Amino acid sequence: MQLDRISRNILSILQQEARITNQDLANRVGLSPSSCLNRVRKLEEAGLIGPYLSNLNLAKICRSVEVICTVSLKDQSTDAFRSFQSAAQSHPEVVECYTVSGTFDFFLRIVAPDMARYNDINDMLLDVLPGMVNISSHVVLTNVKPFRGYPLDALLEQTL
Amino acid sequence: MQLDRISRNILSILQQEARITNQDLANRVGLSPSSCLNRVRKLEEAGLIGPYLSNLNLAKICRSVEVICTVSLKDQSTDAFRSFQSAAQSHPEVVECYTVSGTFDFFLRIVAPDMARYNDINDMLLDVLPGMVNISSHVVLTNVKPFRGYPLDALLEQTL
DNA sequence: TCATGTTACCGAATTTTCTTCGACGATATT
DNA sequence: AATATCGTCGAAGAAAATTCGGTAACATGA
Repeated sequence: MQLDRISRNILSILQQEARITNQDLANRVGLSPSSCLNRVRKLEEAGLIGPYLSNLNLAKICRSVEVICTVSLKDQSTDAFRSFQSAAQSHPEVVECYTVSGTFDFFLRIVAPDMARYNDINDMLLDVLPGMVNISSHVVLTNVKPFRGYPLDALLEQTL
Repeated sequence: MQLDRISRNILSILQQEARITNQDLANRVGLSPSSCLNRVRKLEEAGLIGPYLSNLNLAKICRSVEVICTVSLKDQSTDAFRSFQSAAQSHPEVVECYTVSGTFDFFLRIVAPDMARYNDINDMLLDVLPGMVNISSHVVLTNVKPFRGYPLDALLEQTL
């Protein structure tokens, strides 16, 4: 699937305004509503876009603690990786998990109602591979730049 | 603003299915469409929810490199923090930035078209406070658990 | 060159959804 | 008991989404 300027524009707008109406979107990209809807459908079916999420302002909803963790495994076997990954995936408080190259194996982002509960989660992650996991916790103080989509302009500038 | 069960339910559904129609949402939470719309409006006006974003599948759209960085400032003055923050905010390739407690000062997530361009961004960030910034780069290998919203059930269980 | 197939577009018609509005009931207050 | 407040419902009008031909542009191959 190749992306022309219009489809890139659709992706770019939709990624930042997921609840825009099809008509408004069509106007913005210069298509009729029906054509625009066709494109959006195809982009969705091709898996280029979706799911659609809303940002919640957690601070206004409840008390919570957000922690970013670096994780190193002493045993870097495939099995160890798999075990740790499925533990991360199965715990809803772990809201994000990456495997990375370099001095760490994983980055996690964890959200818990309070420190006591965070500690429980931390212990649980340590127990997945007893004695073989090294976790450093970093409490989030401020969210300087919340995620608001990828810079498609910068990423696609070569292929313009 | 206090949240009853219905409003929590709305937040929870909307955060994972931002493009759901008001009618469907009303059915799911057991309200009439008009009442449901009222609530959504109030939640938006109160700033509890929004903006609405779409996940893009970057891998299918273009080649790109994703890097998570840990950053330490040698000079931990307020001015140094401010300088680094505004540098992070002004560069679109820096898609996320947190300040944290512990052995690091910042976590960044950076997306660039290739390593050469990533290197440029890295250099730029180092030049903000010459000789006073320590950056460790960790190339993302896999996204084990992409962010799909906060675990409201776990966060609000006390207040049920 | 011409025919054919493909693709994507538009615009009209239909269906669905949104939005507003007035009325009703529950609850709390005076 | 009377009043006020809040949130609900349901109906009606407005807006949006969706479907469905019809058409133009382009590529392919005879």
